[in-house]
Amino acid sequence: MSVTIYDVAKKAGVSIATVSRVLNKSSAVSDRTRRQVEEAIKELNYAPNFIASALTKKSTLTLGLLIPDITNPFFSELARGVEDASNDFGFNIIICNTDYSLEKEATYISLLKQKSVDGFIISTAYYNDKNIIELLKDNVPLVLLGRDIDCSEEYPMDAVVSDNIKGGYIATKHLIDLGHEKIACLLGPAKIKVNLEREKGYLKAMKEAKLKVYKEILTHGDFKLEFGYKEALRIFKGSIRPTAFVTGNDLTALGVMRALKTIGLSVPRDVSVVGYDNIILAEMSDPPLTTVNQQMQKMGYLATELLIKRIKGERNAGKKVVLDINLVVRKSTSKVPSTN
Amino acid sequence: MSVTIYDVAKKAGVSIATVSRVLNKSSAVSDRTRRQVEEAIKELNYAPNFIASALTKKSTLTLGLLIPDITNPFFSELARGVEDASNDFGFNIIICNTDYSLEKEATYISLLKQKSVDGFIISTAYYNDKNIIELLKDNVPLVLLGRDIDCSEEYPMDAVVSDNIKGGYIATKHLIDLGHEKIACLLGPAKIKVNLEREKGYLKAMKEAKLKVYKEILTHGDFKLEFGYKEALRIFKGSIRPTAFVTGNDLTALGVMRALKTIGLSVPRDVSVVGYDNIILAEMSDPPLTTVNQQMQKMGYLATELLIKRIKGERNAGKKVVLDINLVVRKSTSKVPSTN
DNA sequence: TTGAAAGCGCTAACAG
DNA sequence: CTGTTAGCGCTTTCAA
Repeated sequence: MSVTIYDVAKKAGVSIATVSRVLNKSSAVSDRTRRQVEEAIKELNYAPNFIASALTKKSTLTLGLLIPDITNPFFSELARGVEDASNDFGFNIIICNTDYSLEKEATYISLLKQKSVDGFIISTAYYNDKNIIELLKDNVPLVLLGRDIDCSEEYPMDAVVSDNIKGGYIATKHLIDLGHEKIACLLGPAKIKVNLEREKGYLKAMKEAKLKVYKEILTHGDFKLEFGYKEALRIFKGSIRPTAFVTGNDLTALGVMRALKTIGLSVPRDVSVVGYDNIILAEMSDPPLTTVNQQMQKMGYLATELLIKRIKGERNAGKKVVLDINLVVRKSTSKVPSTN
Repeated sequence: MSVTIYDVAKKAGVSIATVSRVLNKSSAVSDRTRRQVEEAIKELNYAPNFIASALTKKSTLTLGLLIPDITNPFFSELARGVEDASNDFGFNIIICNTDYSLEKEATYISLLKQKSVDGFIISTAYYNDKNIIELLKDNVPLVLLGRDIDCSEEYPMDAVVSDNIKGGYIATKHLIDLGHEKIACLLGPAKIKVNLEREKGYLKAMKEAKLKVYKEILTHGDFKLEFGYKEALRIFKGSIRPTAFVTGNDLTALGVMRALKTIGLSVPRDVSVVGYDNIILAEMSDPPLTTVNQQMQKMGYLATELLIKRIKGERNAGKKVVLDINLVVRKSTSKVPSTN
C-alpha cells in the first residue's frame, strides 16, 4: 500500500540494493545514480520502513525505560532527560510504569525483549534485583539510573547515580550545625540501595557529632507522602521527640510537614525538615523546603548517552557515574528551638 | 543467535506453520500437537520476535504519545492513564516531548510512522494543527487527548476532553458567588482550543452576573508559572485592580500567588485565586488551591481505549468524549474584601 | 559501482 | 488438522 524501496528503485531505474546503499551510505555509489535515487525518493515521498530494516539490522533504535511511576515528579524529571538524549541520538523510548512490582518489571522486560529494544534504562532496581541479573547474564545493554545493585563483581554494569552517602550526610550535617541533636530519619525502602547509602550518610554525620542515634526515629518505609505523614504522627506519640527530620524524598518531607501542622507544630520554628531530590514541589510548599538537590534530568541524559554508546559498540560496560549533589537551603530549617 | 520458530518446529517435529498456529490460536490444532509445541516452546524458552511478526501482520502493538512535556504534572498524569490502558490491552507506548513545537511534533510523527506505530495519542494539538490534519488525511488512527481541533466536519476524529466551557464557568461563578466583581482571567495560549472554551465559560459567567469584562485583565499566555507571576505583577501596576483570578492551570495560579506574596497581598484575604487541573501541587501549595478538577488519568485511559478499539476495527472514528469536571474548593478563595 | 539473490523471523493463503 | 510456500520491506554478501 505505501511506497517501498522497490518503487523507488523502479522510478530511479536502479536496483533496490543501490537504493539501500544511498539510504544507508553503506558503500560508494556514483554521484549520478545517487542523485537519481534521491530524486525518486523525494518525488515518491518515500520513507524507509524501520520494522523491515530492524529485522535484518537487528536494531530498532528504541530503548526501554523502566520506572516505578511517571506521575512521581522525580521520575518524570529522569524520564525527560532520557527522552531528550534519546531524541538527540535518534532513538525513541518506550516507557513502562512498574509500580515497584518485580513481577510487572519482569513482564515488561520480556515484552520489550520481544519487541527487540536495543537496550534498557532502569530506575526500578532493588539492590538484589533478579530481573537485572538475568538481563546482565544475557548481555543485554542496560544502564541503571538513580539506582544501583550489588553484583558489580560478577558482571560489569553501567549506572548513573548521585552521591547518596554525601546526600544523607549533608542533610544531617546541616541540621546538626543548626544545633539539632534529636534528628529523625525517614527513608525509603531498605530494599533500594540508595536508602541504605543515605542512612550511612546520616549515621556518619551523627557519629561525627557524637550524637545518639535512636532507632525509634530512624525508619524505612516508602517514598510517599503518606509515609511521612503517618510516621511523623507515630513518632510524636512516642517518647523520643525529634526537633528535626531528614527524609528520603521531598514527598515524604511534605508528609512530615503536613503531620506537624496537624499537631500544631510550626516548621521551622518548632521542627526543621529536610527533603531529598528537589522536585518542583519543594520550592512551592509552605514553607519552601530545604532539600538535597539531585540533577535529575542530567542523570537521565547521561545514562542514556552511556547506553547508546554501549549499543553502538563505542564502549564497554562497567562504568559508574556518580553525580554530585548539593543542599538547597530554603525555609523549612532553622536553629533548634531553645528548650529552657 | 536466539531461538526461532524453526527451532521450536524442529524440536516439536512439526512445521513452522503449526507453531505459528498455536502461538496465534489462528486456526485449529489438534490437542496432541499443541501440547508438543507448547512443550518445545517451554523447553527452548522461546519467545516470538515481534519485529518479524509486525512485518507481516502490520501491527506493532505500539502507540505513539505526543505531549508537550512529561515533567508537567498535568501531562504526566495523562501519560500514566495512557500507559495503564496500553498495558491492559497489550500495547506499549513511545513517549515524545514536543515542547509545544510544531516542528518537533512533525518530526516525531514521521519518525513514529516509520516505526509503524499502530496509532497516535496526541495532547499537543493547536486548534488548527496541520500535522493532525495530515494524519487524518492518511487515515492514521489517532485520538486527541485533552485537546481538540477545528475540522470535525471534514474528517471524523476521536477526542477525549473535559468540559472546558463549564470549567471556565464554574471557576468564575464560584468567585462571583463570593462577591467578586473585578475578576482577572489568565489563560493559556489562544492557539489551543481549550483556552478559548474556558474563556467562553468565563465570559458567560461574567455576563450572567452582568459584570464588566476588562480586557486589560483577560489575557492569554502560556501554561507556565512565570506567566502567572509576571502577568499578576503587570496587572497590579495597572489601573484595574482585580480581587480575584481565574487561571488556565494550577502552575499559572501558583505563579499568581507568588506574585501576590511579593507585593504584599494575602491570599485569600486580599485576593482570591482559582487554578485549573488539580495537579498534586494544588493541594500542597500555601494556601492550598481552589481549582477545577480534571480527571486526567481517566482521560488518558479512555483515550487509549478508544484508540485501541479503533485500531482493532471494533469501531469507527468520530467519537467525542467529554468528561465532567468539578470545582475543588480549598483555601485560596474567599469572600471579596470589603472596600469601605 | 552496480545487480541478483539469499535471508531476517514470522504469517497466511493454499493444498492436501 | 497440517505442511509448503510465498511474501512482509529491507540489508548484505557475492559476482559481475
